[in-house]
Amino acid sequence: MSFVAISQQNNQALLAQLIADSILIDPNSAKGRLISGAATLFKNNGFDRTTVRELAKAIGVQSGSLFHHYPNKQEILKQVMRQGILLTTHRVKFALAQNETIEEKLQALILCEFQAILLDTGAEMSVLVYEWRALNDENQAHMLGLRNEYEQIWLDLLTQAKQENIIDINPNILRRLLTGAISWSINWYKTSGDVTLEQLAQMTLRLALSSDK
Amino acid sequence: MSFVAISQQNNQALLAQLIADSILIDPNSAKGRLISGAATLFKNNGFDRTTVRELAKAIGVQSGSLFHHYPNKQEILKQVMRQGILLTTHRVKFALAQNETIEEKLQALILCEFQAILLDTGAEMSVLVYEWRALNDENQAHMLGLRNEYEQIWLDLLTQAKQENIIDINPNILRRLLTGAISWSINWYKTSGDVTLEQLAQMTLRLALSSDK
Amino acid sequence: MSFVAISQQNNQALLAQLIADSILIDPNSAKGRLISGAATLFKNNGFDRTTVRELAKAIGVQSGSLFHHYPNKQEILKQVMRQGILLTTHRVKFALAQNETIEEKLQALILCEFQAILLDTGAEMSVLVYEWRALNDENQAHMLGLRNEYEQIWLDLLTQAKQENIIDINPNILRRLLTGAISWSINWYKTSGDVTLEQLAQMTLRLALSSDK
Amino acid sequence: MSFVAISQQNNQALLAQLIADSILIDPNSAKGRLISGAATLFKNNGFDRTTVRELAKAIGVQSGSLFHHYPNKQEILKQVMRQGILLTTHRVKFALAQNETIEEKLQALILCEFQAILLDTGAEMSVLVYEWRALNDENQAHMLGLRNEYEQIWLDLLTQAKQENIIDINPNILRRLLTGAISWSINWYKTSGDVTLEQLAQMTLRLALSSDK
DNA sequence: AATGAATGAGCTTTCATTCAT
DNA sequence: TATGAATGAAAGCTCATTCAT
Repeated sequence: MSFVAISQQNNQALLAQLIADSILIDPNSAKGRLISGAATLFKNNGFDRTTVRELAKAIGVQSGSLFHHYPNKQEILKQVMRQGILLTTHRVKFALAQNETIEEKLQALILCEFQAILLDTGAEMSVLVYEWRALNDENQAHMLGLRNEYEQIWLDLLTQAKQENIIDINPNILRRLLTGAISWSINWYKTSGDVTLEQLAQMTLRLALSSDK
Repeated sequence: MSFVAISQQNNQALLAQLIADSILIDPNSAKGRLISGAATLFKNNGFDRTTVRELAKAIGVQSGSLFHHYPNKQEILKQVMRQGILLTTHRVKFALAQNETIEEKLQALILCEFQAILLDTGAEMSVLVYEWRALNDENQAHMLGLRNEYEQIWLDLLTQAKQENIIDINPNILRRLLTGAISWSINWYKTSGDVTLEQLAQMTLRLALSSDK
Repeated sequence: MSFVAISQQNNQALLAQLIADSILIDPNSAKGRLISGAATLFKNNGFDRTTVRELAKAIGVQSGSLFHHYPNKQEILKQVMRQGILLTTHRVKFALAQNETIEEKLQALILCEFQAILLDTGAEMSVLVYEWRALNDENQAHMLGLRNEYEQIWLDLLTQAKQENIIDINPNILRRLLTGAISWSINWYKTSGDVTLEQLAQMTLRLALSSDK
Repeated sequence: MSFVAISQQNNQALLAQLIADSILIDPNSAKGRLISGAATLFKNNGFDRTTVRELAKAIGVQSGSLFHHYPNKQEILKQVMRQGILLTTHRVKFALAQNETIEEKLQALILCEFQAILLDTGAEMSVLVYEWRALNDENQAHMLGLRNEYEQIWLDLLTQAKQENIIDINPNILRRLLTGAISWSINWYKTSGDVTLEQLAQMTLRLALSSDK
């Protein structure tokens, strides 16, 4: 057998399940549309440069109405990030379960992260990465917990890969280099270009693998 | 011969020359101290969350005085970035001239970029990377010119490297992956840790090189 | 015979009569509970600092529901005050009818006013005194009519007392001094303390009486 | 000798001294005019119903300028009250020093309090009395300290008066009745009427004195 | 009657910028 | 050059009120 990506079908089912379990906010609800609109604006203009009036206009309500759903702008930022990291974590766990060898699992992880930042949750993940300093201390602590859970998945796999000589360099450092390499794609990758995400993931995988593989 | 880094001595001489040629602002002048203080604050707190009063306080003047040096806050942001990219570009050119083989030049380039983001110009470069959206359109265009000049150096070298099979993958894509990997180091690398910048650069180089090298 | 206060029994009967005659709102009805809760909140936090949401919460409904009973917040304020002044006026009339001599009537009046501000209608009366400026002009005019009716009772009695040399000073001025002295008790008198309302009323009476009595 | 009130001349000198000692804010400074204007508006309309825009307009500046002098609206309220209580305390001390017998001192105290609430500091004292609940907890604690100092002057004198049978009733209770009687004058006394403040003070004194005096 | 999402005017406060000194 | 009081537009947020359900 060989590398298996998450099918569109499975992706949808996973999303539906997470909404049903109240882990994610339904993107069709008022709250969900707010979060989704906020993610896009925060990504494009930055959290501070996005006013609540712009936010309200973008989703077609009055500015006061936002505060009916969330007590303040900061909470909206937090929820945007939460949505991003939670969905990504669940997708990654699902993808790992679908693959067998360490190399295939690594490829799955890389692809998932590219997808997370470049496809539907892209805005949320971008905000998570680039607006971190806009979070207040309390919310940073909260999000750090969720991020650590996600990072642990990576570190466990990379540590295993190192033991089996699939990768050369220190897992911690490799993970950090990959984090940067992948998340930066938000600044240049165009879905309409001539490189598919699968190809991009494979190239990135090749960088990570031992030279004597 | 083998890889040569820029010596402390040469670095200082280069800096002095650039100041003498009015390419860079003298960091000991009032303007220079302002830019340097602004870079640190913008890096730590973000451009929008830094007030001109904080800026003024950090360099020991009253807020009104800033506007005798720069017409507005946006111009200060621009100059911070300008300082960062100009110095980095000149250091890279200097480093390339000091090395002979393509592999050594590539190592020099990677090291220079890590140094740029992690050592003395770190604040400026960090601002360049993370506060790009805070630039207005006109200034983005201006800075893009300077960035392109710098990027061309990378692309020229990577293109050559590809022709000689020193690297495997598309130079454009490789450059982008490396940009992310290196710039992200600002978020985790500690100078006081047990990995030197030289080691970090070498690890990164190894990722980039062809697996059959 | 000597001074007679209103008995608990008579007080209850009077209240029941006033409700039956639709002069007062039944405190057990929805409207009545609203007014009573509002009085307490307005007294403790002030009219402006009390939100309709707090008001609604205090009586266990949603904020929108308040407006089925009263058209706006201002009207609630007016009704709170109305309840207070109406009940006090009727109690005073009743108390006067129960006493014979001018001095006893005066004592009854003073005690009634202390009771009005310190016992069950205390919140309403306190609001009447301290939130007067929160009334709009129209409602001030309305309430002034009710207040004047009440004040006339005082002035009639004090005028008589002056003619009979029971008091020394100008009835108008004395009434004003007494109004302040009595209403201020809301800020310090504790029912649990060692001075009863009857004692307090008697002390106040002694202040008012001619020094040669 | 007999009762001596504070002369206009002494009053001015005292005020000048307090400003020179930085105990009071100079009413001719920007800060002073702000406080004075705020006192009037807070008295007439209430703290909550006075907007900072109104406040700014009343003293002829833009709303933002207020925050150049005071960090927030609450601080303005505090300073208004502070001005009132500090000046009153100093005036009372001065007046006591000018009189000899207890009865004269008592008269001086009563007159001072009427003056404080009805003349130039009237607005500040009125705010102190009627906007107490608008103070936040921290500021209430601060003001309580200043109020207690003032109240102690009253209690000391009344205690002495009681020992010498100049007054009949418990000093604490008498003080409270007088506080109410005097402060209520803000709601009815007209300087243009036919009762002078001196007469009003004397009438009030007579109420307070023992009936066998 | 009751709900609660939505409104939108208006609030306090912030802050880059100006300018008389 | 430097100051710092003043500006005024715009920010985040509040809240009485409305109204479809």
